[in-house]
Amino acid sequence: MEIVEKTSPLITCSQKIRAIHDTMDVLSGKWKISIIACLFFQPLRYSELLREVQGISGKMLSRELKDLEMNNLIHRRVIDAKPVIVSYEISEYGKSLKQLTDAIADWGIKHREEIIKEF
Amino acid sequence: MEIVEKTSPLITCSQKIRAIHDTMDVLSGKWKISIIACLFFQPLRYSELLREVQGISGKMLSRELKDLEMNNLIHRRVIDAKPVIVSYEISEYGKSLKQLTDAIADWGIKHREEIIKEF
DNA sequence: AGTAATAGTAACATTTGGGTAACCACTTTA
DNA sequence: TAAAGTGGTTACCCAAATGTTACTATTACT
Repeated sequence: MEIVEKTSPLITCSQKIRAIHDTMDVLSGKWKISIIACLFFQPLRYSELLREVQGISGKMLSRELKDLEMNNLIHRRVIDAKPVIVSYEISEYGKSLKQLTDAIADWGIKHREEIIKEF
Repeated sequence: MEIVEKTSPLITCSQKIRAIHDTMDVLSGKWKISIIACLFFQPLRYSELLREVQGISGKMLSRELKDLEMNNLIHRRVIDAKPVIVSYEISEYGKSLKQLTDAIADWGIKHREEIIKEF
């Protein structure tokens, strides 16, 4: 028997699980969602991201940025100044992640309030 | 200079990143979000989850279920039949994750469509 | 009597994510 | 002239996450 959601649109449980895996494959790792969320505020340079996303190492930042760019979620803009400026910005496609990042952040905020309430 | 979101409610970039980390700490790992999403469809027994969440091992399932129960996101109900039936269901608090799981799944569905379109 | 299902647990192996530190080329500032 | 900032890359290593296999006790089915 297939387990189907009662609310529209109709989707089975396994379809939903597959969709979740699809998303989390693209956003895997400790940092990608934070980087995306950060770039929703404004475009940032490599060194600015390094400061803004507290705790991330240079290696991880450059790896995650490459990954996100490959998936067309962000855009790496090179500005020909001296020295060169590299600006990372959210792409049009990346903007489709707004709801997702907001939903995750909103829950985190409410969760922290719940935890504090308990003590 | 603090980077602040222009849309209300006002929140800084680092607050948002912290909130995302708070959420992902609770939902860490490869399987938790899928398990939660699955239990939104209906309560399921251990062995049913093992079948429904394709690919998960028994060890991981029992560990993730314990974790989710500790965080009060699901409830483990023991029904005194012979043999005993153990039913896992989403808790009231767990229901607050509905938007989040839907947002993740929705993006995964759209993303798959995008990828297919490209070829 | 033997097999299979339920609901797990324990021991061990393996993968891989992520951290650290060193290094590079180029440019500006002290 | 030397230090410091930008925008990275590379090699090395460890701990945590996950997988694999075997095993448990109980009950039901054939």
